[in-house]
Amino acid sequence: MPELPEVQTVIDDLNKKIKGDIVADFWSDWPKAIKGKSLKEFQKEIKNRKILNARRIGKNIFVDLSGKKTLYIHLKMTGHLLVKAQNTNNKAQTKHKAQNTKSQKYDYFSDRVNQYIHHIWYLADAKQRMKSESTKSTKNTKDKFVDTHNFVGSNRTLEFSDMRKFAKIVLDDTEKINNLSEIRKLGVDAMSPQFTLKKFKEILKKKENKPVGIILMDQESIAGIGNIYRSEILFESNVFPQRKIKTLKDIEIKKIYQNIKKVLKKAIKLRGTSDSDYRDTEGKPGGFQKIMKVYQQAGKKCPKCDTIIKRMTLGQRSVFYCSKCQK
DNA sequence: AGTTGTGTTGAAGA
DNA sequence: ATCTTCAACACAAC
Repeated sequence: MPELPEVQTVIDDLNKKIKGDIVADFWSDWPKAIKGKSLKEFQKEIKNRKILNARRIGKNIFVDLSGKKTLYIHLKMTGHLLVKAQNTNNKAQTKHKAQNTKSQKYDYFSDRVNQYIHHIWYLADAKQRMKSESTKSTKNTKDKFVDTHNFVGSNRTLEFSDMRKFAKIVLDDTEKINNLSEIRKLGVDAMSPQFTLKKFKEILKKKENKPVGIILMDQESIAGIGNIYRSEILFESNVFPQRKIKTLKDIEIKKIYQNIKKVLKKAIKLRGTSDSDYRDTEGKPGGFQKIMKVYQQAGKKCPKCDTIIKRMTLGQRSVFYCSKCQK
């Protein structure tokens, strides 16, 4: 499940790997994910745009493009982005390669979770593209027979694996993307400097009668925390998830605030959690699941006191806790 | 083999 | 308004 740390990892990877690239083409077998326009319109509008920068608010990804356009992506539950060198999108080819490299470097792209590719951006770095354009202009009879996905100069792909096909892709003017209702509604990003203890207290003041476990996940209050990290944050804070905001002592609020920052920071450092489907742009799992203390640990012993970790439903979602440590 | 749980978000229903 | 439920979808686990 991509939450803030997973999305941050993706953003960092994108800025490192595809910044400056030019979108040469786009392919999709699930155009339903593209909101607001047809596949054809989307393709036409994104072609030849340069990738300027990737940024995020909460779990929302924004890729700023030349010509004041922005590609807005939400990974939802099982979405993740892969950056591949050259044209390795052929599944059979990838599988074949994996079989022959058993003892060599492990090919993460061939993992099952990375096989649900529904959208592909064909990228060319600026230099490569200029070369291909000049060859094209002279004459290139080969071009006719070349599949549009294997156009001259393609040296990288950005591929979107999304098993459950919940993800969302929007392309529009940067201004319009920034003003989408779902973006404007977002609360302060949990890792931004603007999310201070003072700000946290202001947010809580408006939600006095709600359980703290709900507020942490509410994207319109604080953006970025999902089901994994809410459990971990509350465990670290020794606070029971159902506690109503108004019953929280000042010191508990402070503790929760500090643990939001601490847990997310640690998770970013470990490149996120790969409890199930999430992978980074290399197709590689993150590391936070190795140090998870309560999430998905029902039936196991609490790392602090050996009491059995329990699971309950809060806000239609599972939350995990230690009944002895969390009050 | 059919049912259930999974979690993000938006939309529909109350 | 504000709350709850469901739907989008695929798959693993029972």
